Amino acid sequence: MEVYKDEKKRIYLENNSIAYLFGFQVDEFIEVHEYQRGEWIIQEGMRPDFLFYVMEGAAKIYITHQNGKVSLINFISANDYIGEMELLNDVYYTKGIQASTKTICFALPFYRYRTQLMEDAKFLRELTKFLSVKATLRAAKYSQSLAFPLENRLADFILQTADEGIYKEKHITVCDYLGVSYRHLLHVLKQFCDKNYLQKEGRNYQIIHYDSLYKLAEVLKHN
Amino acid sequence: MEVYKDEKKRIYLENNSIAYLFGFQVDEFIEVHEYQRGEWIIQEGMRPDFLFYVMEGAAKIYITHQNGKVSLINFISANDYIGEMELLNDVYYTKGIQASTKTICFALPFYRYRTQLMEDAKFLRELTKFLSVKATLRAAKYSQSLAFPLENRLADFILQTADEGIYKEKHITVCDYLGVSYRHLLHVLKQFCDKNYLQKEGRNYQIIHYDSLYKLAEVLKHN
DNA sequence: TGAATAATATGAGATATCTCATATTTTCGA
DNA sequence: TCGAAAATATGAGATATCTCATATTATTCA
Repeated sequence: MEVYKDEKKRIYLENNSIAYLFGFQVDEFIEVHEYQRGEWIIQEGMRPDFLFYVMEGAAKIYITHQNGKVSLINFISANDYIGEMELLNDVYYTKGIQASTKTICFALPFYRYRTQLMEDAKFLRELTKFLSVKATLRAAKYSQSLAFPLENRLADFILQTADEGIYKEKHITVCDYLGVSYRHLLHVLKQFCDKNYLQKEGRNYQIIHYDSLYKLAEVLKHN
Repeated sequence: MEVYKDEKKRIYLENNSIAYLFGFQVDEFIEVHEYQRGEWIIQEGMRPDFLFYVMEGAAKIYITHQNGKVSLINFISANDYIGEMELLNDVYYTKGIQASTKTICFALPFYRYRTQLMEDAKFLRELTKFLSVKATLRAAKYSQSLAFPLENRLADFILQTADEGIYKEKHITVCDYLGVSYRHLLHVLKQFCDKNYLQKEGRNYQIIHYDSLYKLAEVLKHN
Protein backbone atom coordinates (compact mmCIF):
# COMPACT_ATOMS: atom_id res chain seq x y z
CA MET A 1 0.00 0.00 0.00
CA GLU A 2 1.28 3.41 -0.95
CA VAL A 3 0.24 6.72 0.56
CA TYR A 4 0.68 9.54 -1.92
CA LYS A 5 2.87 12.31 -0.54
CA ASP A 6 3.67 15.92 -1.35
CA GLU A 7 3.72 16.63 -5.05
CA LYS A 8 2.14 13.31 -6.04
CA LYS A 9 -0.71 13.85 -3.64
CA ARG A 10 -1.20 17.46 -4.71
CA ILE A 11 -1.41 16.50 -8.35
CA TYR A 12 -3.87 13.70 -7.72
CA LEU A 13 -6.10 15.96 -5.68
CA GLU A 14 -6.04 18.59 -8.38
CA ASN A 15 -7.01 16.18 -11.11
CA ASN A 16 -9.66 14.36 -9.11
CA SER A 17 -11.92 16.70 -7.26
CA ILE A 18 -14.41 15.26 -4.81
CA ALA A 19 -15.59 18.60 -3.55
CA TYR A 20 -19.09 17.64 -4.71
CA LEU A 21 -19.24 15.00 -1.97
CA PHE A 22 -18.85 17.34 0.98
CA GLY A 23 -20.23 20.61 2.20
CA PHE A 24 -16.93 21.58 3.76
CA GLN A 25 -13.23 21.64 2.98
CA VAL A 26 -11.50 18.26 3.33
CA ASP A 27 -8.22 18.81 1.51
CA GLU A 28 -5.99 19.28 4.48
CA PHE A 29 -6.14 15.89 6.18
CA ILE A 30 -7.33 13.73 3.34
CA GLU A 31 -4.99 11.02 2.12
CA VAL A 32 -4.66 9.22 -1.17
CA HIS A 33 -4.02 5.48 -0.89
CA GLU A 34 -3.00 3.09 -3.61
CA TYR A 35 -3.42 -0.66 -3.17
CA GLN A 36 -2.02 -3.39 -5.37
CA ARG A 37 -3.98 -6.37 -6.60
CA GLY A 38 -4.37 -8.82 -3.73
CA GLU A 39 -3.72 -6.30 -0.94
CA TRP A 40 -6.23 -5.99 1.85
CA ILE A 41 -7.73 -2.52 2.14
CA ILE A 42 -9.46 -3.58 5.35
CA GLN A 43 -8.72 -6.73 7.32
CA GLU A 44 -11.69 -8.75 8.42
CA GLY A 45 -12.54 -8.07 12.05
CA MET A 46 -10.36 -4.96 12.37
CA ARG A 47 -11.98 -1.55 12.44
CA PRO A 48 -10.53 0.84 9.87
CA ASP A 49 -9.30 4.31 10.75
CA PHE A 50 -10.50 5.90 7.56
CA LEU A 51 -13.56 6.49 5.49
CA PHE A 52 -12.55 5.54 1.95
CA TYR A 53 -13.97 6.71 -1.33
CA VAL A 54 -12.87 4.60 -4.27
CA MET A 55 -11.66 6.53 -7.31
CA GLU A 56 -10.20 3.77 -9.48
CA GLY A 57 -9.99 0.02 -9.35
CA ALA A 58 -12.04 -2.85 -8.05
CA ALA A 59 -12.20 -4.83 -4.85
CA LYS A 60 -14.12 -7.64 -3.21
CA ILE A 61 -15.83 -7.90 0.16
CA TYR A 62 -15.38 -11.19 1.97
CA ILE A 63 -16.65 -12.71 5.17
CA THR A 64 -15.32 -15.84 6.84
CA HIS A 65 -17.82 -18.11 8.52
CA GLN A 66 -17.17 -20.14 11.58
CA ASN A 67 -17.05 -23.33 9.58
CA GLY A 68 -14.19 -21.85 7.58
CA LYS A 69 -16.31 -21.24 4.52
CA VAL A 70 -15.56 -17.91 2.90
CA SER A 71 -18.28 -15.96 1.11
CA LEU A 72 -17.69 -13.25 -1.43
CA ILE A 73 -20.35 -10.77 -0.41
CA ASN A 74 -20.00 -8.16 -3.05
CA PHE A 75 -17.91 -6.27 -5.55
CA ILE A 76 -16.65 -2.75 -4.97
CA SER A 77 -15.77 -0.36 -7.74
CA ALA A 78 -15.23 3.32 -8.47
CA ASN A 79 -17.46 5.76 -6.55
CA ASP A 80 -18.18 3.34 -3.73
CA TYR A 81 -17.61 4.11 -0.08
CA ILE A 82 -15.62 1.82 2.18
CA GLY A 83 -15.72 2.06 5.97
CA GLU A 84 -19.04 3.91 6.03
CA MET A 85 -20.49 1.21 8.27
CA GLU A 86 -17.81 1.79 10.83
CA LEU A 87 -18.31 5.54 10.61
CA LEU A 88 -22.00 5.15 11.35
CA ASN A 89 -22.05 2.26 13.79
CA ASP A 90 -20.05 1.77 16.91
CA VAL A 91 -20.82 -1.90 16.89
CA TYR A 92 -20.15 -3.52 13.57
CA TYR A 93 -18.32 -6.61 12.45
CA THR A 94 -15.84 -5.40 9.85
CA LYS A 95 -15.68 -7.45 6.66
CA GLY A 96 -12.47 -8.02 4.77
CA ILE A 97 -11.95 -5.98 1.62
CA GLN A 98 -9.34 -7.05 -0.90
CA ALA A 99 -8.25 -5.15 -3.99
CA SER A 100 -8.72 -7.21 -7.13
CA THR A 101 -6.96 -4.68 -9.35
CA LYS A 102 -4.80 -1.68 -8.56
CA THR A 103 -7.09 0.51 -6.50
CA ILE A 104 -6.81 4.17 -5.62
CA CYS A 105 -9.00 5.74 -2.97
CA PHE A 106 -9.34 8.87 -0.94
CA ALA A 107 -9.05 8.23 2.78
CA LEU A 108 -10.51 10.55 5.41
CA PRO A 109 -9.26 9.91 8.93
CA PHE A 110 -12.16 9.30 11.28
CA TYR A 111 -10.52 10.99 14.21
CA ARG A 112 -10.34 14.21 12.25
CA TYR A 113 -13.57 14.33 10.28
CA ARG A 114 -16.15 12.15 12.02
CA THR A 115 -18.02 14.97 13.73
CA GLN A 116 -18.13 17.22 10.73
CA LEU A 117 -19.21 14.41 8.43
CA MET A 118 -22.09 13.48 10.67
CA GLU A 119 -23.42 17.02 10.49
CA ASP A 120 -22.91 17.68 6.82
CA ALA A 121 -26.16 17.39 4.87
CA LYS A 122 -24.41 17.19 1.53
CA PHE A 123 -22.26 14.27 2.60
CA LEU A 124 -25.13 12.53 4.37
CA ARG A 125 -27.36 12.90 1.33
CA GLU A 126 -24.79 11.31 -0.95
CA LEU A 127 -24.12 8.53 1.50
CA THR A 128 -27.81 7.89 2.00
CA LYS A 129 -28.33 7.49 -1.71
CA PHE A 130 -25.38 5.18 -1.93
CA LEU A 131 -26.69 3.03 0.90
CA SER A 132 -30.18 2.86 -0.49
CA VAL A 133 -28.97 1.75 -3.89
CA LYS A 134 -26.75 -0.81 -2.25
CA ALA A 135 -29.62 -2.12 -0.15
CA THR A 136 -31.83 -2.40 -3.19
CA LEU A 137 -29.32 -4.39 -5.18
CA ARG A 138 -28.64 -6.67 -2.29
CA ALA A 139 -32.32 -7.29 -1.66
CA ALA A 140 -32.84 -8.22 -5.27
CA LYS A 141 -29.90 -10.56 -5.29
CA TYR A 142 -30.96 -12.15 -2.04
CA SER A 143 -34.49 -12.94 -3.01
CA GLN A 144 -33.25 -14.23 -6.35
CA SER A 145 -30.74 -16.54 -4.82
CA LEU A 146 -33.43 -18.19 -2.76
CA ALA A 147 -36.06 -18.34 -5.44
CA PHE A 148 -34.08 -19.61 -8.41
CA PRO A 149 -31.63 -22.39 -9.19
CA LEU A 150 -28.10 -21.69 -10.32
CA GLU A 151 -29.03 -22.12 -13.95
CA ASN A 152 -30.92 -18.83 -13.97
CA ARG A 153 -28.54 -16.88 -11.78
CA LEU A 154 -25.50 -18.02 -13.69
CA ALA A 155 -27.06 -17.06 -17.01
CA ASP A 156 -27.64 -13.59 -15.60
CA PHE A 157 -24.13 -13.38 -14.22
CA ILE A 158 -22.59 -14.45 -17.52
CA LEU A 159 -24.52 -11.85 -19.47
CA GLN A 160 -23.55 -9.18 -16.92
CA THR A 161 -19.87 -9.93 -16.89
CA ALA A 162 -19.17 -11.15 -20.43
CA ASP A 163 -16.93 -8.93 -22.48
CA GLU A 164 -17.56 -8.88 -26.22
CA GLY A 165 -19.37 -12.17 -26.10
CA ILE A 166 -16.63 -13.85 -24.09
CA TYR A 167 -17.16 -14.99 -20.51
CA LYS A 168 -13.92 -15.33 -18.61
CA GLU A 169 -14.53 -15.02 -14.88
CA LYS A 170 -12.56 -17.19 -12.51
CA HIS A 171 -14.67 -20.11 -11.36
CA ILE A 172 -13.60 -19.70 -7.77
CA THR A 173 -14.75 -16.09 -7.62
CA VAL A 174 -18.05 -17.00 -9.17
CA CYS A 175 -18.91 -19.83 -6.81
CA ASP A 176 -18.17 -17.54 -3.91
CA TYR A 177 -20.37 -14.86 -5.30
CA LEU A 178 -23.25 -17.09 -6.28
CA GLY A 179 -22.85 -19.24 -3.21
CA VAL A 180 -22.54 -22.62 -4.89
CA SER A 181 -19.87 -25.27 -4.89
CA TYR A 182 -17.14 -25.33 -7.45
CA ARG A 183 -18.29 -28.71 -8.60
CA HIS A 184 -21.82 -27.61 -9.23
CA LEU A 185 -20.80 -24.50 -11.09
CA LEU A 186 -18.76 -26.58 -13.52
CA HIS A 187 -21.65 -28.94 -13.88
CA VAL A 188 -24.05 -26.22 -14.93
CA LEU A 189 -21.45 -24.64 -17.21
CA LYS A 190 -21.05 -27.98 -18.90
CA GLN A 191 -24.81 -28.17 -19.38
CA PHE A 192 -24.73 -24.77 -21.04
CA CYS A 193 -22.04 -26.07 -23.38
CA ASP A 194 -23.94 -29.28 -24.09
CA LYS A 195 -26.99 -27.23 -24.95
CA ASN A 196 -24.84 -25.04 -27.16
CA TYR A 197 -25.54 -21.87 -25.25
CA LEU A 198 -21.79 -21.52 -24.71
CA GLN A 199 -18.72 -22.84 -26.42
CA LYS A 200 -15.62 -23.49 -24.45
CA GLU A 201 -12.42 -21.97 -25.79
CA GLY A 202 -9.49 -22.85 -23.59
CA ARG A 203 -10.20 -21.09 -20.30
CA ASN A 204 -12.94 -18.92 -21.68
CA TYR A 205 -16.47 -19.44 -22.82
CA GLN A 206 -17.91 -17.85 -25.91
CA ILE A 207 -21.59 -17.04 -25.87
CA ILE A 208 -23.18 -18.85 -28.79
CA HIS A 209 -26.85 -18.68 -28.08
CA TYR A 210 -27.48 -15.35 -26.47
CA ASP A 211 -31.23 -15.72 -26.53
CA SER A 212 -31.36 -18.87 -24.44
CA LEU A 213 -29.21 -17.33 -21.76
CA TYR A 214 -31.32 -14.22 -21.88
CA LYS A 215 -34.47 -16.22 -21.37
CA LEU A 216 -32.98 -17.95 -18.36
CA ALA A 217 -31.83 -14.65 -16.88
CA GLU A 218 -35.05 -12.84 -17.64
CA VAL A 219 -36.91 -15.01 -15.19
CA LEU A 220 -35.03 -13.26 -12.37
CA LYS A 221 -36.53 -9.88 -13.13
CA HIS A 222 -39.80 -9.09 -11.44
CA ASN A 223 -42.25 -7.81 -14.11
CA MET B 1 -56.95 2.22 6.57
CA GLU B 2 -57.86 5.08 8.83
CA VAL B 3 -56.42 8.58 8.77
CA TYR B 4 -56.60 10.18 12.18
CA LYS B 5 -58.40 13.52 12.09
CA ASP B 6 -58.77 16.55 14.30
CA GLU B 7 -58.84 15.70 17.97
CA LYS B 8 -57.67 12.11 17.52
CA LYS B 9 -54.70 13.23 15.46
CA ARG B 10 -53.82 16.01 17.87
CA ILE B 11 -53.83 13.64 20.83
CA TYR B 12 -51.72 11.07 19.04
CA LEU B 13 -49.17 13.69 18.03
CA GLU B 14 -48.99 14.99 21.57
CA ASN B 15 -48.37 11.57 23.06
CA ASN B 16 -45.92 10.42 20.43
CA SER B 17 -43.36 13.03 19.59
CA ILE B 18 -41.01 12.41 16.72
CA ALA B 19 -39.40 15.80 16.88
CA TYR B 20 -36.08 14.06 17.46
CA LEU B 21 -36.17 12.74 13.90
CA PHE B 22 -36.21 16.08 12.16
CA GLY B 23 -34.41 19.39 12.31
CA PHE B 24 -37.53 21.28 11.37
CA GLN B 25 -41.21 21.48 12.19
CA VAL B 26 -43.33 18.76 10.55
CA ASP B 27 -46.56 18.91 12.52
CA GLU B 28 -48.62 20.81 10.06
CA PHE B 29 -48.83 18.40 7.13
CA ILE B 30 -47.99 15.16 8.84
CA GLU B 31 -50.67 12.47 8.92
CA VAL B 32 -51.29 9.55 11.23
CA HIS B 33 -52.37 6.35 9.48
CA GLU B 34 -53.72 3.21 11.04
CA TYR B 35 -53.75 -0.06 9.09
CA GLN B 36 -55.52 -3.26 10.04
CA ARG B 37 -53.96 -6.70 9.93
CA GLY B 38 -53.80 -7.81 6.31
CA GLU B 39 -54.09 -4.33 4.78
CA TRP B 40 -51.47 -3.23 2.28
CA ILE B 41 -49.56 -0.14 3.38
CA ILE B 42 -47.90 -0.02 -0.02
CA GLN B 43 -48.96 -2.00 -3.07
CA GLU B 44 -46.21 -3.76 -4.97
CA GLY B 45 -45.20 -1.77 -8.03
CA MET B 46 -47.01 1.42 -7.01
CA ARG B 47 -45.00 4.37 -5.75
CA PRO B 48 -46.21 5.68 -2.40
CA ASP B 49 -47.00 9.33 -1.80
CA PHE B 50 -45.67 9.36 1.75
CA LEU B 51 -42.63 8.70 3.80
CA PHE B 52 -43.82 6.53 6.68
CA TYR B 53 -42.35 6.10 10.11
CA VAL B 54 -43.77 3.14 11.99
CA MET B 55 -44.81 3.80 15.59
CA GLU B 56 -46.64 0.60 16.50
CA GLY B 57 -47.29 -2.73 14.85
CA ALA B 58 -45.58 -5.06 12.46
CA ALA B 59 -45.57 -5.58 8.73
CA LYS B 60 -43.97 -7.69 6.04
CA ILE B 61 -42.22 -6.79 2.81
CA TYR B 62 -43.02 -9.00 -0.15
CA ILE B 63 -41.87 -9.26 -3.71
CA THR B 64 -43.51 -11.26 -6.47
CA HIS B 65 -41.27 -12.98 -8.98
CA GLN B 66 -42.09 -13.51 -12.60
CA ASN B 67 -42.65 -17.18 -12.02
CA GLY B 68 -45.35 -16.31 -9.53
CA LYS B 69 -43.22 -17.24 -6.56
CA VAL B 70 -43.60 -14.77 -3.70
CA SER B 71 -40.73 -14.02 -1.34
CA LEU B 72 -41.04 -12.51 2.07
CA ILE B 73 -38.09 -10.16 2.07
CA ASN B 74 -38.21 -8.81 5.56
CA PHE B 75 -40.11 -7.85 8.64
CA ILE B 76 -40.92 -4.27 9.55
CA SER B 77 -41.58 -3.12 13.07
CA ALA B 78 -41.69 -0.01 15.25
CA ASN B 79 -39.15 2.71 14.42
CA ASP B 80 -38.64 1.57 10.84
CA TYR B 81 -39.03 3.81 7.83
CA ILE B 82 -41.22 2.88 4.88
CA GLY B 83 -40.98 4.61 1.51
CA GLU B 84 -37.49 5.90 2.11
CA MET B 85 -36.32 4.18 -1.05
CA GLU B 86 -38.84 6.05 -3.09
CA LEU B 87 -37.89 9.31 -1.39
CA LEU B 88 -34.27 8.84 -2.33
CA ASN B 89 -34.50 7.17 -5.72
CA ASP B 90 -36.50 8.22 -8.73
CA VAL B 91 -36.16 4.79 -10.21
CA TYR B 92 -37.09 2.05 -7.80
CA TYR B 93 -39.29 -0.99 -7.97
CA THR B 94 -41.67 -0.65 -5.05
CA LYS B 95 -42.17 -3.76 -2.95
CA GLY B 96 -45.46 -4.65 -1.37
CA ILE B 97 -45.82 -4.00 2.35
CA GLN B 98 -48.58 -5.67 4.30
CA ALA B 99 -49.52 -5.05 7.91
CA SER B 100 -49.38 -8.24 9.95
CA THR B 101 -50.87 -6.63 13.04
CA LYS B 102 -52.63 -3.33 13.59
CA THR B 103 -50.05 -0.78 12.52
CA ILE B 104 -49.87 2.92 13.21
CA CYS B 105 -47.45 5.18 11.36
CA PHE B 106 -46.68 8.76 10.75
CA ALA B 107 -46.95 9.72 7.10
CA LEU B 108 -45.16 12.71 5.61
CA PRO B 109 -46.41 13.69 2.14
CA PHE B 110 -43.54 13.73 -0.33
CA TYR B 111 -44.91 16.65 -2.30
CA ARG B 112 -44.75 18.80 0.79
CA TYR B 113 -41.56 17.73 2.58
CA ARG B 114 -39.25 16.13 0.02
CA THR B 115 -37.01 19.16 -0.46
CA GLN B 116 -36.69 19.99 3.20
CA LEU B 117 -36.00 16.37 4.15
CA MET B 118 -33.19 16.08 1.64
CA GLU B 119 -31.47 19.09 3.19
CA ASP B 120 -31.97 18.25 6.83
CA ALA B 121 -28.83 16.82 8.42
CA LYS B 122 -30.68 15.49 11.44
CA PHE B 123 -33.13 13.52 9.34
CA LEU B 124 -30.46 12.32 6.95
CA ARG B 125 -28.27 11.15 9.81
CA GLU B 126 -31.07 9.10 11.33
CA LEU B 127 -32.01 7.65 7.98
CA THR B 128 -28.40 6.82 7.17
CA LYS B 129 -28.04 4.92 10.40
CA PHE B 130 -31.26 3.08 9.74
CA LEU B 131 -30.13 2.11 6.25
CA SER B 132 -26.72 0.98 7.38
CA VAL B 133 -28.13 -1.26 10.08
CA LYS B 134 -30.60 -2.64 7.59
CA ALA B 135 -27.85 -3.33 5.09
CA THR B 136 -25.77 -5.09 7.70
CA LEU B 137 -28.55 -7.39 8.78
CA ARG B 138 -29.41 -8.20 5.23
CA ALA B 139 -25.82 -8.96 4.32
CA ALA B 140 -25.50 -11.32 7.25
CA LYS B 141 -28.71 -13.09 6.39
CA TYR B 142 -27.76 -13.36 2.75
CA SER B 143 -24.36 -14.88 3.23
CA GLN B 144 -25.82 -17.23 5.82
CA SER B 145 -28.54 -18.45 3.56
CA LEU B 146 -26.00 -19.43 0.96
CA ALA B 147 -23.47 -20.93 3.30
CA PHE B 148 -25.67 -23.02 5.57
CA PRO B 149 -28.46 -25.58 5.25
CA LEU B 150 -31.91 -24.96 6.63
CA GLU B 151 -31.14 -26.88 9.79
CA ASN B 152 -28.88 -24.10 11.06
CA ARG B 153 -30.93 -21.19 9.86
CA LEU B 154 -34.13 -22.61 11.25
CA ALA B 155 -32.57 -23.22 14.63
CA ASP B 156 -31.55 -19.57 14.70
CA PHE B 157 -34.97 -18.42 13.59
CA ILE B 158 -36.70 -20.52 16.23
CA LEU B 159 -34.54 -19.12 19.00
CA GLN B 160 -35.12 -15.58 17.74
CA THR B 161 -38.87 -15.83 17.49
CA ALA B 162 -39.78 -18.24 20.28
CA ASP B 163 -41.81 -16.75 23.10
CA GLU B 164 -41.28 -18.24 26.54
CA GLY B 165 -39.88 -21.42 25.09
CA ILE B 166 -42.74 -21.84 22.64
CA TYR B 167 -42.27 -21.52 18.90
CA LYS B 168 -45.46 -20.71 17.09
CA GLU B 169 -44.72 -19.03 13.77
CA LYS B 170 -46.87 -19.85 10.79
CA HIS B 171 -45.09 -22.32 8.54
CA ILE B 172 -46.01 -20.41 5.41
CA THR B 173 -44.44 -17.21 6.67
CA VAL B 174 -41.31 -19.03 7.66
CA CYS B 175 -40.74 -20.78 4.37
CA ASP B 176 -41.13 -17.47 2.62
CA TYR B 177 -38.65 -15.84 4.91
CA LEU B 178 -36.09 -18.60 4.86
CA GLY B 179 -36.64 -19.30 1.20
CA VAL B 180 -37.40 -22.99 1.41
CA SER B 181 -40.35 -25.09 0.43
CA TYR B 182 -43.14 -25.85 2.83
CA ARG B 183 -42.42 -29.50 2.52
CA HIS B 184 -38.82 -29.18 3.46
CA LEU B 185 -39.50 -26.94 6.42
CA LEU B 186 -41.84 -29.55 7.87
CA HIS B 187 -39.27 -32.20 7.20
CA VAL B 188 -36.60 -30.41 9.19
CA LEU B 189 -39.05 -29.54 11.96
CA LYS B 190 -39.90 -33.23 12.20
CA GLN B 191 -36.20 -34.03 12.48
CA PHE B 192 -35.92 -31.56 15.36
CA CYS B 193 -38.78 -33.35 17.08
CA ASP B 194 -37.31 -36.79 16.39
CA LYS B 195 -34.05 -35.61 17.94
CA ASN B 196 -35.99 -34.21 20.89
CA TYR B 197 -34.88 -30.66 20.35
CA LEU B 198 -38.53 -29.69 20.08
CA GLN B 199 -41.78 -31.19 21.19
CA LYS B 200 -44.89 -30.65 19.21
CA GLU B 201 -47.91 -29.39 21.11
CA GLY B 202 -50.85 -28.98 18.80
CA ARG B 203 -49.87 -26.18 16.47
CA ASN B 204 -46.94 -25.07 18.53
CA TYR B 205 -43.53 -26.42 19.30
CA GLN B 206 -41.98 -26.35 22.72
CA ILE B 207 -38.24 -26.02 22.93
CA ILE B 208 -36.94 -29.02 24.85
CA HIS B 209 -33.27 -29.03 24.20
CA TYR B 210 -32.20 -25.43 24.01
CA ASP B 211 -28.52 -26.24 23.83
CA SER B 212 -28.72 -28.33 20.69
CA LEU B 213 -30.59 -25.59 18.86
CA TYR B 214 -28.14 -23.06 20.14
CA LYS B 215 -25.24 -25.05 18.81
CA LEU B 216 -26.83 -25.29 15.41
CA ALA B 217 -27.55 -21.55 15.35
CA GLU B 218 -24.16 -20.60 16.69
CA VAL B 219 -22.50 -21.83 13.55
CA LEU B 220 -24.08 -18.91 11.69
CA LYS B 221 -22.23 -16.29 13.70
CA HIS B 222 -18.84 -15.30 12.42
CA ASN B 223 -16.32 -15.57 15.29
C1' DT C 1 -74.10 -22.58 10.66
C1' DG C 2 -72.12 -24.12 6.57
C1' DA C 3 -69.20 -23.51 2.76
C1' DA C 4 -65.00 -21.56 1.27
C1' DT C 5 -60.42 -20.65 2.29
C1' DA C 6 -56.17 -21.02 4.78
C1' DA C 7 -53.08 -23.76 7.27
C1' DT C 8 -51.23 -28.09 8.58
C1' DA C 9 -49.69 -32.76 7.33
C1' DT C 10 -47.46 -36.70 4.94
C1' DG C 11 -45.63 -39.75 1.11
C1' DA C 12 -42.83 -40.54 -2.87
C1' DG C 13 -40.06 -39.54 -6.51
C1' DA C 14 -37.24 -35.99 -8.89
C1' DT C 15 -33.61 -32.65 -9.03
C1' DA C 16 -30.27 -29.34 -7.39
C1' DT C 17 -26.40 -29.10 -4.97
C1' DC C 18 -22.60 -30.78 -1.92
C1' DT C 19 -18.55 -33.52 -0.47
C1' DC C 20 -14.63 -35.94 -1.31
C1' DA C 21 -11.08 -37.93 -4.00
C1' DT C 22 -7.97 -37.30 -7.44
C1' DA C 23 -5.56 -35.55 -11.79
C1' DT C 24 -3.97 -32.04 -14.88
C1' DT C 25 -2.73 -27.51 -16.13
C1' DT C 26 -1.45 -22.75 -15.26
C1' DT C 27 0.65 -19.07 -12.66
C1' DC C 28 4.06 -17.00 -10.05
C1' DG C 29 7.58 -16.12 -6.76
C1' DA C 30 12.29 -17.54 -4.96
C1' DT D 1 13.72 -21.95 -14.28
C1' DC D 2 11.93 -24.94 -10.92
C1' DG D 3 8.72 -26.09 -7.57
C1' DA D 4 4.79 -24.59 -4.87
C1' DA D 5 0.41 -22.84 -5.03
C1' DA D 6 -3.65 -21.70 -7.56
C1' DA D 7 -6.93 -22.83 -10.86
C1' DT D 8 -9.17 -26.09 -13.72
C1' DA D 9 -11.29 -30.62 -14.44
C1' DT D 10 -14.02 -34.93 -13.74
C1' DG D 11 -16.30 -38.99 -11.40
C1' DA D 12 -19.25 -40.92 -7.99
C1' DG D 13 -22.00 -41.13 -4.19
C1' DA D 14 -24.47 -38.49 -0.52
C1' DT D 15 -27.71 -35.10 1.00
C1' DA D 16 -30.59 -31.02 0.87
C1' DT D 17 -34.34 -29.38 -1.18
C1' DC D 18 -38.24 -29.28 -4.52
C1' DT D 19 -42.53 -30.73 -6.82
C1' DC D 20 -46.73 -32.82 -6.91
C1' DA D 21 -50.53 -35.29 -5.14
C1' DT D 22 -53.61 -35.75 -1.63
C1' DA D 23 -55.79 -35.51 3.41
C1' DT D 24 -56.97 -33.41 7.35
C1' DT D 25 -57.87 -29.79 10.34
C1' DA D 26 -58.69 -24.58 11.49
C1' DT D 27 -60.45 -20.21 10.42
C1' DT D 28 -63.26 -16.93 8.34
C1' DC D 29 -67.09 -14.88 6.56
C1' DA D 30 -71.61 -14.55 4.31
